Amino acid sequence: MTTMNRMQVTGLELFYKNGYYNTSVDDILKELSLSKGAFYYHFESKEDFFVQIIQNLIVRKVYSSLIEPIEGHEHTLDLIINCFEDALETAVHNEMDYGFLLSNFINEFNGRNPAIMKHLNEILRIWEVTLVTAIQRGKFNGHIDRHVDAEGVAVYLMSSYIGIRTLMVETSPSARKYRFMSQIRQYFKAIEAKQASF
Amino acid sequence: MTTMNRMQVTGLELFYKNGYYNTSVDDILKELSLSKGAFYYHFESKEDFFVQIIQNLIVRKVYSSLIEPIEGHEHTLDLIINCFEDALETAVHNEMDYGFLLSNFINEFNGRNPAIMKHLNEILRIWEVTLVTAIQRGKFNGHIDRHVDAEGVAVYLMSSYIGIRTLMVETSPSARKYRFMSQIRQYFKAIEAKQASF
DNA sequence: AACTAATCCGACGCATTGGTCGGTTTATTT
DNA sequence: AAATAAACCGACCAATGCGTCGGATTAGTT
Repeated sequence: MTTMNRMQVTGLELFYKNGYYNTSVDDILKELSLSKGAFYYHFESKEDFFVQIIQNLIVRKVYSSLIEPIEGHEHTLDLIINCFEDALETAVHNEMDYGFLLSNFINEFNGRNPAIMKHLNEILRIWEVTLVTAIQRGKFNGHIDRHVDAEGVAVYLMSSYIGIRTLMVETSPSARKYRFMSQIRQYFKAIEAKQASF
Repeated sequence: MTTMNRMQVTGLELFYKNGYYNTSVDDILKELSLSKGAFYYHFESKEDFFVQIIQNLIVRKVYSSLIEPIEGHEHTLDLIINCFEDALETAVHNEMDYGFLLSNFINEFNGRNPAIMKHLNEILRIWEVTLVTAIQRGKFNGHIDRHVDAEGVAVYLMSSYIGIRTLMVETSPSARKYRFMSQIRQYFKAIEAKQASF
């Protein structure tokens, strides 16, 4: 792994753990036993560094963990359930969860750094579009009630996911994950196609 | 209003806008045209200052906006809907929303300041207990299906609320609020008592 | 008026921040 | 082996962070 890569990986870890503004460049360099010179040889600034982390690490991980898993052609709601289940499971084990990471950074940069916010919002937008598309596909395939508002469901799913991750920090993450998944199944019952229920 | 109060109110505003670590004591003092001496006469430290803000401002506001509105004895789900509706409406108008504020600070202090986290988690806990109680009351009163898991519903409601607030920053808050409220009504359909539906 | 206590001022100390830069080491080419 | 470029070091800078402290102002008491 190149020095540049190591810096990004370690940088993301520390930014995730302590926040962007609360992590100094020196912190990252100390962790890697590198010097200021090495850092500013590879990156223009701390901000440039973070933007590259977004593009090289965060975007890709969001794709692999939240986008691609629901692009299949099976039963849409099952895809989403499994996707959330997997993502939350990594969260339970204290690993980095990129949906949460996203909302964390959005909170931190909101109103403070428009340039970075633009990147983060763009990722959120892609997530939203993917969900909307999946739900429309579900409606088309007859799995989801054709009266439901796809945009609304997407926003609702995203918000609940982001929220549960905040609630999973510190207080019984495993139990909360279980409860959350149960309730989201309840919700899905309300929006899936009523087939032969009367 | 006493100097101490003004400091807390302005402090909370700036902490809300820029985050705790990203707001210096000097920022607050500049806003109020006061000096370091005045600050450290009234407060021991920046952290002590924040703890007092939690106790004097945040706790009370959370009570009045998220706790008390759902302690009534009318139809539980209606109370919750109205409570969320009102809270999100203030959020749309860029006013301070104390549910969001809570999750914001939780994200910021998580893993960084256990002392403050304790206070914040305590408030969350009270919110959760209030919701659980309300839902159990709804089950008892026959408004909510008696098979539902009150804890689960509470966690789900909290998470979706916290999440939608994150999604409401920057991107069409009003539209997202509307969509969110619609979907939460859908969800409520899934958990309310089935009365004469067959 | 005289005294005391509460309130507030602002210069200062010390640590840390992001960032610069001249110079050294290491790798690659010729 | 010599020359060049890539990679890295670490002392340094200006700005800013929190917190201290001696003294000035103001309000309240007697």
